[in-house]
Amino acid sequence: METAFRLVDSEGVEALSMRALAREAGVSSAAPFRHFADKQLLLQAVAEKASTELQRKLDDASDDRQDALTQFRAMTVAYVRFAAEHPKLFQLLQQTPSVSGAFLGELNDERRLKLIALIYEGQNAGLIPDADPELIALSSEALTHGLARMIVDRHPRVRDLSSEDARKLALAATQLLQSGIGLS
Amino acid sequence: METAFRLVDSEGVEALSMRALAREAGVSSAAPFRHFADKQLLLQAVAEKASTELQRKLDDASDDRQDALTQFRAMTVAYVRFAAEHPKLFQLLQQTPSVSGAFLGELNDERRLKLIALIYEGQNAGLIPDADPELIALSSEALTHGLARMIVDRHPRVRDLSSEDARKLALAATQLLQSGIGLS
DNA sequence: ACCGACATGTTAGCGATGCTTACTTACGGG
DNA sequence: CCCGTAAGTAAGCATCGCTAACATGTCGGT
Repeated sequence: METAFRLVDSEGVEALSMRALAREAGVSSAAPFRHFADKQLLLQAVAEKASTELQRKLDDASDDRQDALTQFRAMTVAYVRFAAEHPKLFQLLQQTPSVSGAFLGELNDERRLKLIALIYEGQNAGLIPDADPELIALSSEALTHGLARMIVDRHPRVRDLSSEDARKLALAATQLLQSGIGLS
Repeated sequence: METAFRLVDSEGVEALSMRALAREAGVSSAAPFRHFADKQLLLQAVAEKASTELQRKLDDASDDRQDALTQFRAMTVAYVRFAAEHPKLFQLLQQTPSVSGAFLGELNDERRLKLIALIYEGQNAGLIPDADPELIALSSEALTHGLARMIVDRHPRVRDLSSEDARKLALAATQLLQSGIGLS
């Protein structure tokens, strides 16, 4: 299992075969099936581990002593950084429906609700235009997710970003969304 | 080849085997290798076809009689709609490095340059804050790409979108980016 | 009309893969 | 002590990507 996690992280999902995994772990080809009925279940387990790791980083970023906006920015940065540092795991995480569903659905609800609450607050204070708060939340998620995907998809302009560059970029982009690019 | 395109579009990349493809086309298992030396080359060809199709839709969206901003919005919408209508092809397109590199690199340069020119224009007119135009362009690409990926990754809040819903969402999100969500 | 080049297809087979079955262990609690 | 369970093994199945050797049809040139 740990072998699988390591292999996926370094080589990528498609490079992982049950037999190669068994060889790497020094056991016979059939041994892994004692622990996972299926290759899909193995990958799901790996994805779940990656998911909890990402979740932990997001929790670390969300420091309750900071104001909500700062927290949100920190979470955005953490999300993009994780993608930059563990692209293979991030990719697996997204393409594992059960995990990505649970992760983006349940777990992220918390984050989204916090964000929406913040948006309401901002609107009442007149700081935010009266657009649909759901839409605003979705858009900032899309921006964050898009940045992360552009990095793991090795989009020409953002490939091979250092973790520090990823931090800066995520920060700049979220600030930009908040201020708006201002086209009429 | 057309069989391959059809199968990938409907079933997805991982569901395609050379042998199944040959069966579907009514020929022997080895026949496809007369046309493509490699499975990867086959997928690359399919990805290229998908890429030109997307490119064509983007060109259609970019009507020179409209102003640049309208064109940019239309292209964003077309991009997201393509992802919503052909998620499997979109996915293949992204994960085929040569194609995605060429597509996002060379071909998209045109689009990006147009956008950057527009941003300069807006900044000179005082409509756009004096942020780095490259950053602004990158952010809007990220927003668009993120929206598209959230749809093909079946993110809970945007899954199974009709093409019309995708249009509305893309439009709303880009307008939002332009006006800014306005958080201090 | 013939012949050779070429595109296209065929059959058979290699090694690797995911996965199953039937069989050994090894160990820990009753 | 012994027996059930967890873990591993060996062997084999179907399928996969891919290769090699051979067949066939359709050309254009002579």
